[in-house]
Amino acid sequence: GDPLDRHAESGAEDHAAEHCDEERHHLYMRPGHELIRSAGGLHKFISWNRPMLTDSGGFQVMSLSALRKITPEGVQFRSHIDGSLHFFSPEKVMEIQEAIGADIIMSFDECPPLPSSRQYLEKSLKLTLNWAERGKIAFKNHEKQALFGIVQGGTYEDLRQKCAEELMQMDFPGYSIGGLAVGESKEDMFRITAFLNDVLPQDKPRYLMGVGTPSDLLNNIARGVDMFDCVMPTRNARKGSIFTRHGKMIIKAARYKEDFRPIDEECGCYTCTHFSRAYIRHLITMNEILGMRLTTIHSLWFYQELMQMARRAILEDRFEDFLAEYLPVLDRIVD
RNA sequence: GGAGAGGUUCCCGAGCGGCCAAAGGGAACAGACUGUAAAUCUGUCGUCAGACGACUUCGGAGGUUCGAAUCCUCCCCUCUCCA
Repeated sequence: GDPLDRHAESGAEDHAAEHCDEERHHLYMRPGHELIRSAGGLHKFISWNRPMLTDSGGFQVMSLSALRKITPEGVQFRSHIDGSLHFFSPEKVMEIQEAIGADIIMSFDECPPLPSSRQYLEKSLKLTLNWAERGKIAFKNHEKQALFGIVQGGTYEDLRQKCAEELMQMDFPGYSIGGLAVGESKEDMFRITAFLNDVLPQDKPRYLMGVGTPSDLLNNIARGVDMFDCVMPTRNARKGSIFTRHGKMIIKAARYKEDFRPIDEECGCYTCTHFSRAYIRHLITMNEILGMRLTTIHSLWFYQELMQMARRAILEDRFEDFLAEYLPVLDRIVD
């Protein structure tokens, strides 16, 4: 008869099945970082043998603020995917990032949105410094991974300085500049990176978190920043905003409907060497996933190339000229 | 042939005497997006005018009314059910 009935008839079988369910349940519930650990780390898991960086979750605590509660001990966080509760402490975050095994990992910090009151920023700074220290103590895998400390302090130079100096006391192999591009003006952002340029050590990388547009990158390189990461090239590409050396191209625009040229005639990326603006526009407006992939391929290629050009310009001691050539163009909308 | 429902601005669809150039979607058009919840958000969307406003629209033609997308008459067309 019905397998369910049979199942109910035998107590022993019932018990065995329950045990099996438990195991399966355990497998389903295993956190993602355990999966990556069993795969032998992130590089092996995704077959990518180049440097990778993971974030600590501090930014999600801010951007998904409706779903969390911050205490000195850590952050209680509700999954936006299944609603389950998770508790992230600085120690837990280190454990997870060690399991994942990226080359560069981040301290657990609080990233206050701007504008925030000075009082709040001061309080938040204490938390971030305390969490940085706790993470540093908990972190063990120094040979294989570099743990960066994150400088907070909003738009206040004295808070930034205090934070940077205390982190430098803890001696991290690199320093992240966090809490920018979260609502402040560009002038404030540039003021803070310029200020930290003189505070942070010359011989260690400075990583500006969450920035930004092509012109933001160049402007911040000019202020001593070495590394960036941002959703900008990929998220905007997915929504049809494509960065090029001539400015931003909004590929959904009607003017590209019958434009059979590539996005950029001179670009060597897969997208530009194979497909027309008209076809990409068609894919994007039809919401075809291929359109998103093609625009993303181009934008990533463009960002890489822009950074390559910036490095070369610095090495050849003509960065000022390079800035003068590209800055006026990059923020335009290509017609 | 009989019974019923309906035709609204590019499409779907609400409105059922004045507050209606007409809700709400969609499409279209112009943008946004900064340590990543792909499929989200904002604005425009009859014509002319910078704005007040003016003008033309709710299948067609008449009519009632101070006033009609809304009520009446006839006509045209669609759909459902029964023969």
